[in-house]
Amino acid sequence: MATDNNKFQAIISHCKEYGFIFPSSEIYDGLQAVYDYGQMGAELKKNIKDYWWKSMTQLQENNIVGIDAAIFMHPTTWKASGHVDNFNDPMIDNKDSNKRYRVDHLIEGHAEIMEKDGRLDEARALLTDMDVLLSQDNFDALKDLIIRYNIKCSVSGTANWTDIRQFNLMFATEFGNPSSDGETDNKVYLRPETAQGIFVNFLNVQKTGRMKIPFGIAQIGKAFRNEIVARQFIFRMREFEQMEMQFFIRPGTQKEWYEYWKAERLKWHLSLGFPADKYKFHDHVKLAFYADAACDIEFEFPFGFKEVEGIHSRTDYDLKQHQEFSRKKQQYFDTEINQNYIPYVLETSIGLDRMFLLVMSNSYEEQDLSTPEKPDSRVLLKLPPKLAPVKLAVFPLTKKDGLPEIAKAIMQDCKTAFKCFYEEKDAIGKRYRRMDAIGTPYCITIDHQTKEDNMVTIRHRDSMEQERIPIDKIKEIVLKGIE
RNA sequence: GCGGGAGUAGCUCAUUUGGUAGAGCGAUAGCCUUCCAAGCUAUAGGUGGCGAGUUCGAGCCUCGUCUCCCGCUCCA
Repeated sequence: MATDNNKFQAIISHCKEYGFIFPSSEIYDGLQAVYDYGQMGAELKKNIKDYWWKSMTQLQENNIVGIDAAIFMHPTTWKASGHVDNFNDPMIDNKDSNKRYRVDHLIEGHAEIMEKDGRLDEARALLTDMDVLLSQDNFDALKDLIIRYNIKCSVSGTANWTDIRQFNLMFATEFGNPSSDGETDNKVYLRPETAQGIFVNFLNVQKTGRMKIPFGIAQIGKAFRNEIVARQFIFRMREFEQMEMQFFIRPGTQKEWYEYWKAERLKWHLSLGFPADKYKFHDHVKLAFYADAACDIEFEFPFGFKEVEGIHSRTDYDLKQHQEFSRKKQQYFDTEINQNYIPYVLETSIGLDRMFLLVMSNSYEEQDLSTPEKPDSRVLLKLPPKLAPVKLAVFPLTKKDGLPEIAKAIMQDCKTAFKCFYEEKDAIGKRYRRMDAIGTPYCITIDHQTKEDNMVTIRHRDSMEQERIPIDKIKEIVLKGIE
């Protein structure tokens, strides 16, 4: 595995130094695994969002529309989705090995061993007891159960256990005014995924948009998970942003759509110009309860191949659950086959912050430009031009002789079309290097000759090549370059 | 949550055994007017992550705490 810790450190420093990413509330020492996007980072992130949004909802061959659902959702949503049950795992630590187990996994593992020894009745009794106690959240009794059956840690071989603790991966908060008797249910969760906002709006969108299956609903938004450990810079944060699309299809067609979206999504990544050998699919062997096929698109980050996007065949699990819990039919009448059914769902879900880190990892480069005469180097962010925070920098060669006036006129003309940056201080080479560090694809320089021939120098970021072009061609050339 | 490493200016780092902090780069203003960084002058910027303790005296020793990186773990 090609890990490059130095490069990762350099990227983190670069993000801070050039205003891409800051630790959250840094003057108070920061908050673990929470980050703010700075003036450059916010632009880059927005450009990633826009590119995804546009390619999913506008340039698609398929019929996909976007929504923006609230972060707060009715608490029953999370019972229906399975998050209340499955994101609430009681855990226990072994004090000798410091290994942590999910209580149910630990006990089930022990039951399996007992079954292999032929003690079927005992194993069954253990599992029955466990289920009862789990449903009661009776942690003391569960620990007694572990002690009574003398369940040991496979690493240390001891039964020296901590108390059982609940790790809830969903953040909860108070909703509205607490009622007078205090304890009643005014608890709501911050959504741990954006998908449910789409599922509960399935019929709203289908009916008001007169959508015909197959069709998709896309959404970009924040989600929150109280991870036990969150680390690796912005790779795993407690507050993060997802770009998701749920594609509603006829039951039985999920295999072909699964393959379709795998290919389609990889194509999207490669369309940004990133090397194919940095990507791979990782098929899930052990599937989640809602899925009948699932894979990750993994990218080779400086710390190894890691998931950036997931593609899941979610079957009709979610809509069926919502139909059951809400007692409202979540069905679609398919006029082509004259049948009523709950649609199957194909999900593509990409982490926006991970995509941001992917873009940074792939773009950050330290170049040695030394010649025999003098040592030289530059830090380059070779961002895909369409994602760059600043598209064009406008430099008067000097700040006298009427050059700034010409430069400012060019700024006025170009800034309506794309993000521009003006700078008249320091040597021209230094200004170029500063633009390299934030990934600006084009710089133009106005010199004395410009006053005579209306030509400027355009300088290309990656090649560092320069050419003379007429002023009235600037906008056209840059627009073409950032398509 | 366990173990290891780290935290000194915006960034990278230095400060011999404890005696109230320096450099390079960067930034700002000006000079120079130059088509690929590091020319000249001046200026700003640190209660040494935060809090306590030991000491006549703590960036340095002790404890606590916060944050970051690595390994384990976790991540339907």
